Amino acid sequence: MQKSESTPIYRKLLDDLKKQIDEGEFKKGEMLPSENDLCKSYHTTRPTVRQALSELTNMGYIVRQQGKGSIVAEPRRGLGILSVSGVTAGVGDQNLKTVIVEKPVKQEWPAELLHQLSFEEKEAGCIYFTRLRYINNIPILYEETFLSDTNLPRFTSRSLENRSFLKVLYEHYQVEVVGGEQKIWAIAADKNKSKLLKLKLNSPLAHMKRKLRTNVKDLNIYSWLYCNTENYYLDDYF
Amino acid sequence: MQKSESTPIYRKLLDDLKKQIDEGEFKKGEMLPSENDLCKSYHTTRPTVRQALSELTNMGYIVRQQGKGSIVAEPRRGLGILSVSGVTAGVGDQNLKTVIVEKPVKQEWPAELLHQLSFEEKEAGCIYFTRLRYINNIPILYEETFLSDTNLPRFTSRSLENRSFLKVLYEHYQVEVVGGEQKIWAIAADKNKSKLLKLKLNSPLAHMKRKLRTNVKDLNIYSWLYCNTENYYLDDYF
DNA sequence: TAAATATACATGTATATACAACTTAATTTT
DNA sequence: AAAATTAAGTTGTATATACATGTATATTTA
Repeated sequence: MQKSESTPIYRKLLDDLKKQIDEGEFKKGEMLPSENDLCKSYHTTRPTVRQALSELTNMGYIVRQQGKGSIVAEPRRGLGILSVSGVTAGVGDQNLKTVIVEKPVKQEWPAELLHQLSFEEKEAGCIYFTRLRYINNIPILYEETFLSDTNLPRFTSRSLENRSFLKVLYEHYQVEVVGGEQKIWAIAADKNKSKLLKLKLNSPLAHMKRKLRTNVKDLNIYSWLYCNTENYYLDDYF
Repeated sequence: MQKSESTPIYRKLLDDLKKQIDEGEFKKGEMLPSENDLCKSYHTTRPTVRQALSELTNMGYIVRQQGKGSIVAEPRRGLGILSVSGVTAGVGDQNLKTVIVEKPVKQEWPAELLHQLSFEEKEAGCIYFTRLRYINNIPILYEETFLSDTNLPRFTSRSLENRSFLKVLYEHYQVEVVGGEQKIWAIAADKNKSKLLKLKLNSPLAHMKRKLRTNVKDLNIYSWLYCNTENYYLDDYF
C-alpha cells in the first residue's frame, strides 16, 4: 500500500504514529518524540505536527501534558473493532454462518450516515447489501453495509456468504482497513429487526454505526449493525 | 497580543458557539458564520477560529464541509466511555455533573464480575459505591464501581463528585489505568435503573461491564455501567 | 435556452514565528 | 543538607500569511 503524494503531511504522520502505537513500537506510558523532533523528522512545522497529535488525542491514543510531552495512552489489540463473543467460549468459524439478505444493489446514499461523504463517494454512488450472521444457527447480528461504487469491487453474492467480506476485499482488491470509528446505541427492535433476529418487538438491541477507512482513497465502508445481546455480548480490549 | 483575560480566545469562541447551539440560537442544519466572519467578530485569525471549530467538530456539534461552511449537526454527542479515559474525556467538563448515589462502603464482592479475582483482591475485600452522571442536568449514566480495599485509597464522597474518579486516583495515589476490557450488552431498563435514569420501564440501555487494570498490583477497578443512549452514544476510534 | 466558464467565497493544508505556561533537572544560595 | 533559583525543554496559544481545493452562483458562450 502506498500513499499518494496528495496525502497531507499531517495525515501521514498521524497514520505512522498510530501504526507504531498499534504495533507496540510505542508502548503505553512511553513518550512520543517531542513536537520539535517530529518537525525535523517530517520536515514540517509545529502547527502541522500538532494537527496530527491533536487527532491522536481525540482518538484516545495519546495524552498530552503541557511541559512534559505526549504520552501513549492505550495499546489496542488488532483493529479494536468490537467483536462478537460468546458467553461460554469464543465463536469458532464452524459455528458461524453468514447469509445474504439483500444482494448488492446500487442505490442512493442514506442521509443518516453520521459522516460527511467526499465528493468522489457521492459521485460514485452507493452499493448496498445486507447480511445476517448466525451463531449456532441462531441469528445474532444483522448488518447493513454501504460502500462507494468506486473502481473495483463487483461482488457476487456468493463471495459474501461464507468468508469475511473484509477478507474478500483484501485478497481480491488489496483493500485494507486502516482505521475507523464506531458509535454505539442501545435501541428497541423494530418490526423488521425483530423479525430478522427472531426476537420480540422492542427487545433491546445493540446498534452500531461504523465507518471503516481503507488504504484506498474515497473507499470507506459504512455499516449499520444490529446485535442481539441476549446470549452474546460485544467485547473490547485495550 | 495582550492577555487581559486568562481564558484563551478560542475557548471563548468555542463556549459561545456551543452555548448558542445548545440554546437553539443556531438550529440543526443551519450554517455557522464563516471562519473569516468569526475572525472579524472576535478580532483574531483563522487558526484560532479553526481551533474552536475543530473542537466543536470533535464534540459532534457541527459538521464542516469544504467549500460550503460549518453546519450545525444533530445534537447527539459521544460519551467517549469506550476508552479508558472515562466519560469526562468525551464531553466537556462544564455540562457534566457527577452525583454520588451510594457512598463508598466495604462489602462482599459480587458474584457476577465476569472476572476471576486474585487471592489478594478477595482477601482485601471490596469497596463499593455508585454514581449518577448528568449531562446538561439530565441523568445519562449510572455507574456501580467495585475495587479492592488494598493499601491506599480512602475516598471522601466529595472527592468523587465533580472530578473524574480516575483523575483523583492518579493525582492522589499515582494510580494509573494501564489497560482493561469491557463487555457490552443492550438490556431493558429494570425498575431501579429506569427510576434513576428517569426512563420508562424496559427502555433500552447500553450496559457495560468493565475491568480496568492499574499499575498497582491487585488494584483493579471493576464497574458496571448503564447508559441512556437516547440522546448520546458511545464512541470508539481505531 | 443550455452548457461552459469565470467569480467569489468557503474550508483544507501549510509555513514561519513569537511568547506564555508548565515540567524537570541542574545550579546556586541559604 | 535543604531550600530557592535558574535554565532548558516541552506543550499551549496566537499572529500573519499563502495557496489548494471544494461549492455555489453569476456570467459568458455556443
